Parts: sequence; structure tokens; C-alpha cells
Amino acid sequence: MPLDLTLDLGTPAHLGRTVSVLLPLAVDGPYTYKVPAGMELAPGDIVRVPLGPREMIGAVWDDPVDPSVGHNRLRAVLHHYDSPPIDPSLRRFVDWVANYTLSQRGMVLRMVLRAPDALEPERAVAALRVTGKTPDRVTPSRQRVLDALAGGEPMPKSAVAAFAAVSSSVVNGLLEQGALEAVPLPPPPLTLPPEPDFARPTFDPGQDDAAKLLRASVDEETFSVTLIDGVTGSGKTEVYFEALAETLRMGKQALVLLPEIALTVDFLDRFARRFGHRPAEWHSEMPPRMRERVWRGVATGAVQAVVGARSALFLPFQKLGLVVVDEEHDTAYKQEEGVIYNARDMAVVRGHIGGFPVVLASATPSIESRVNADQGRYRRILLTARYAAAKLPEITPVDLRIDTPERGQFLAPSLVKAIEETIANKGQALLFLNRRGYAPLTLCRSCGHRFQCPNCSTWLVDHRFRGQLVCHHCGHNERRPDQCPVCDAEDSLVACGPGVERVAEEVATRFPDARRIVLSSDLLGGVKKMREEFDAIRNGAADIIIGTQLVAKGHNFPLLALVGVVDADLGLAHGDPRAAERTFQLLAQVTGRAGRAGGDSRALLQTYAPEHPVIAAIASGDREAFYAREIESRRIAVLPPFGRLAGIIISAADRATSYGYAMALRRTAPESGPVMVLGPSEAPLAVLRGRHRFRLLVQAPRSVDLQAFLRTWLAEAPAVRGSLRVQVDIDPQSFL
DNA sequence: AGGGGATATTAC
DNA sequence: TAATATCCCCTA
Repeated sequence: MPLDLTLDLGTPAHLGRTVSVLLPLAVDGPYTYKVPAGMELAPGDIVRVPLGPREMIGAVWDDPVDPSVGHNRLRAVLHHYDSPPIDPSLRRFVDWVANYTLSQRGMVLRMVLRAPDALEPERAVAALRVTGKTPDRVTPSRQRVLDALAGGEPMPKSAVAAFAAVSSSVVNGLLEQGALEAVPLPPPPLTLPPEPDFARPTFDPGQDDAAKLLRASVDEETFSVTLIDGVTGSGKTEVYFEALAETLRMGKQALVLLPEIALTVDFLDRFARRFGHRPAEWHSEMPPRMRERVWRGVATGAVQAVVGARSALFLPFQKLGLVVVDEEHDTAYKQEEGVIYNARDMAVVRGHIGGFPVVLASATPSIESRVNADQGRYRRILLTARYAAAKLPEITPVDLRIDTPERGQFLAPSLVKAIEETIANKGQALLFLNRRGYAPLTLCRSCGHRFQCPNCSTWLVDHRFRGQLVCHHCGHNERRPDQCPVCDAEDSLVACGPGVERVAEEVATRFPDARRIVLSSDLLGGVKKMREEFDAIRNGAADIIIGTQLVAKGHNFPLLALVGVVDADLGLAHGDPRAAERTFQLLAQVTGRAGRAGGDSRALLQTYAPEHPVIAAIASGDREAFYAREIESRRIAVLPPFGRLAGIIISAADRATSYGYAMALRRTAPESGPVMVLGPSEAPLAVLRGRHRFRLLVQAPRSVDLQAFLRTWLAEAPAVRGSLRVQVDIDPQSFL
């Protein structure tokens, strides 16, 4: 039989249709796939495709198909999921974020497709009901099971077992005998719809104006950013809930972002008190099943309100109408691994692309947001009064040069006195020290040896409770020895400086009868224990709380009458350009814990530098003075002219900061030549300059001899070396 | 030669 | 990302 030579695979007429599919991989562009006959695909559709030896879920993307891939290499789409497509604004957002953060589009898509099983039809919950058939033997436990189901209503297996107080094997036995049968039960609704008018609060005039403004911005149905700048306890949450209510009334979805640590039951309950039901949650600790359900609910529009951590920003909302970023200054919004982004900034971008309002809220706004508000890019709402009867605490600096603690102790006499008075008045006292462990440094009195991390250039922190010396930078730990490893002297090791454990020790000696609780992220017992501790504090089962920055965030202490900051200067000496801002925020947040439920309260700041602008601003309550000064000192965003720049050396105290610099450079000097500044882990060269380590973040085509290039460049670029104080992110929204 | 470990490449 | 290819060092 002659071959059929009319079949010519090389002509377009026989090639069939193709689509671009973006896959959740570290690739920047989509791959091309054949569309099988009978399948209709449009951009945004979610598909399953073959990739090498495996299968993968991806999304049809807007890029034109790449004609350079030989048609013989193309494989066909396997399946088109019956799921709402990723809408155009989310697709644009993915592309935008990838471009801005210098990461591959596939990696950003991966954040959207975080719950792949959500695409499979939801499995019904298996429930049991009685068949009427009698088992061969009716034991008392079996009878209890039958009684439990006697009403005829099917019940999930675990519920039956629990209700009848039997083990699941008893239930299984009845199932085998045919006395019970399994029936599929539709899963209960994930969340009940929040009711915008469930419990409308009464506002004072300031709050009422703020709420009106927010409602109006929602009604505009267009992009805007509003910064709610309100002191702790001014009712920010209740005010932005009004924007949320308005969004819900318009039939749109709303997202509230919180720093992971603030995602507590407290907040969900607060939401429920205002809207009648808890919102859907989204964060890293969620069980996979729940995750899938939320993802699907958001995609179909069944879920109207989500409260989540930063990754919730990438959920496939069907009709998103509002994003609120609460505690917008919080550094937890910065993702430091994989795709490096700041969710606060990306929320603004998502609002811009989607054409809806974004609300940023904080008692201590970031410098970036303040600058944007000052320059008129953001609207600003100021809430200066505390809610109801609550008064701000009276804040006093304690000058440690005058009011000196006893040798080997860390609490100044005036702070000790304040604690005594507080306890005598049945109030609670919080001692805040942002340092875990017992002491930050251990040294040998006889030879001067200091315990240092073998991997990092940091001291090992004495964790006496655990009997270890720990590096807080890389996690390295070793047993705390009894004698000096260098000179073998016995009993010569001394702990220098305080950590929370040491403060707790001092408190135990001074106030033996006071009930103490130490709160630190590294204490044994985990989340459950921690929750119990917080409950105990709320119930008044503690007199003195000693804690790290854990206590500054998310939790309320209604009985708190005194806050003592053990070392208010801690952090101010850091080389980090944001050191002052961070310290200001932390001190404001921790002192703001006091007196929120009413009554007089005070805060004492132990310091060696009462005149330092940050300490002075906190003590006087003059926030404006701090902001004005800090904004001025950061106005250095002047970069040297780059011309044929290949890369830049960046002060890399933390990776995300250096990455931010890199991004700013890219935006400031887009013409910087063939070599692109990039993060994160590539460090082909490290230079030491003074005590700071600089990391070079450069990516170059393989053809470039980087080492040689950099040697030349460093020799020729003293101007660049001398201008390392580059400040960025002061204007993250310059793209708008 | 061949195993094991680290590192680079590739997938439509 | 995950599977696979490549390279390098080492032992036998």
C-alpha cells in the first residue's frame, strides 16, 4: 500500500491550535502547548499540562505563542479545569510583581496557585446513618452508637464516636455488619456571609468623619490609597471596618491583611462582633483542606471577606473591592525568600491595577507611607483621641547615668519603685526587653575569651534555661561549658548584659511573691502554651510580665498599668538605615499597650541617651517631630551617575534591604547596561569595609568574566564606593 | 570503573 | 520546582 504523502506536518494548516501556558516554575515566560480538538481555551483558564516526565497545573497566559519552539516538540494540554479563570487584573498583577521584584513570572504565579487541590471537586464528608438492620450482637457500646444515630440524621464518623463515647473501631464494626451505612454529606459552608449592618458602632465625631471618608472612597469605585494614622486605642479597626461594610454592601469582596503574628482569635472575634460571623482566614498554618476551600470560595465569590497574612494578596478574588493593610509599618509584610516583595506595597499595586481603594492603617506609619501621604499621593486620616475613656500612658525616661541600677542588676531604682507601686495597686506591670535568652555575651574573666559563632561574626547568646549558647543569626548552638575552652580556667565565665531570662531572674529575687510570666518566642511549649499564658495575663493571673517584642504586637493586656522598657536604646546603634524608625515603632507600640482599657497608666524608658530624638519623641509624645526629622535624614536618594554600570556593592545587613536597594537601582538607572543588579544569594565577591560587610549582587551573562570585570570596576568606581548611603523605598509608589 | 555528593540544566 | 545530566573527587 502506498504511503499517504498528502499528510504534510510542516504546513500550518495541519498544526492545529496552540496556547501559551504559564507554569508555576522558575521560568519567566509561558510554554506553548497544543490545544486538543474540542477544547476551548482563553487567557486565565487553568489547565493541566505534561512537563517532562510529570504533569503540572498552569494558567493560559496572554503572551502570544512562541513560534521558535519546533512543532514536533509541542505537547497537548491534558485538562481544562472547571474553575473560574484567573481574571485579567490578577494576570497583570502577576506580570507586574514579577517585573518589579526581578523574579520569574512563573514563581509569582506559583503564589496564586498555592492550593492546587482546590481545583479538584471537593470531596464530600462521609457521614453515617442507621440502616435499620440489627447487628449480630448488640453490646452496650454498639447500643450507644445506634442511640446516637436514632434520630435518622446522618452524622460524621468522628462525631458519632465522640458522641457515643466509643472508639472508631466500634463504629467500623457496625459499618461492616451493615447496621450503619455511609452517606455523602455536603460540606458545611465555609463561612457565613458577613452582615455589613450587624452591629454598627457608635463613633465620636473624629471617628465618624473618618468613617465617612472611607465609605466615600469605597463608593468612588476607583483606585485610591488612604492612610489611617491613629494612636493606639483610637479605634482604627472599627473605622476601617466601615470601609469593609460599604464594600460588602456593594456586593464586592474585601481583604484585610495582618502581620502573621497579629492573626489571632482576638481579631476574628472582633470581626464577628461587628459583622455577625467570622471571616475566612488565610495564613501559612492553615490545614490544607481548609486552604483549598478558602481558595475556591474566594475564586467563586462565595467568600466575601478574608483576613490573612501577606500571601493572601495573591488569592484569585473574583470581585475584589478593597484591601486593608493593618499595622502597615510591620516588617512582617516583607517576604524575604523566593519572590521578595513587600505586601504593603503590592497591595497598593493590586488596588491600582484592579481600580479599587486600598487602606493602610497604623499607629506608627512607615516613613514611606508618611512621605506618600505628605506628598499627596495618599489621603491621610488622623485619629488623635483614644477610644472611650482610655487615656494614653504618661511616659517618662529614666536616665541610667543618674538612676543607676545596682551592680549586676538591670532595673533602675525608680523602675523598681514603680513596679512596687503598681503591684500594690493590683495593677499589672510589663517589662519589655527585645532580647531573647539570658545574656548576649559570655566572656572569660581570666583570659578574656569571648564566645563567638563559628559561622557568623556575632556573639553567642547565653540561653541558660536551655543550658546552651546560641547564635541568633544562623541558629548554631553548643552546650554552655563549665570552664573556658581557651585557658581552661574554672568558674571564670561571666555573662554580660541582660536578656529576658536574666531580667526574669532579677524580678524573681526582688519580687519573690509576685506572679511572673516570661514571654519569648523561644520558650518551650509552643503555640498552645503561649495562648494559655496570654489568657492567664488577661485574667489577671500574673503581676509581672517579662517579654520580648512578642508582647508589642497583636495582643491586648487590659490590666496593664505599667510598662518598663529595660533598654530603650537597644537597636538605635545598628547600622541599619531603618534603625531609628524601627525603634520608634517598637517603643510606641509597647508603651501603647498600657492603659487601653481605661485608668491611669505609665511607661518608663530606661536609657543612656534621653536626648536622643527617638527617645525624646516617645517620651514627649511628639510624633510629628520624629517623622519630620527622620524623613529629612533619609532624603538621600541621590545615586551617582551610572553610565555603563555593571553592578553595585550594597550594604547587606539584611538581604531584603539589599534587595530593595537593587530594585531601586534598577528603577533609577534602567539604562545601566548589560549587567543587571540582582539578588539574592549570589555573592561572587565580598569586600570588607570597616566593620561592615558588603555583598555584591550581580548577575551577568555567562560570557562575562565577572571577577575580572569587577576588579576593574572597583578600581574605577571610587565615587560609587563612597556613596553607599543609598536610601530607597521612600517612594515605593513612584510608578503610579 | 564506579559510587557519592554537589551543582548545573532543562522542561513547551 | 523536580527530574536528570554533569562534574569532581575518591576508593578499589
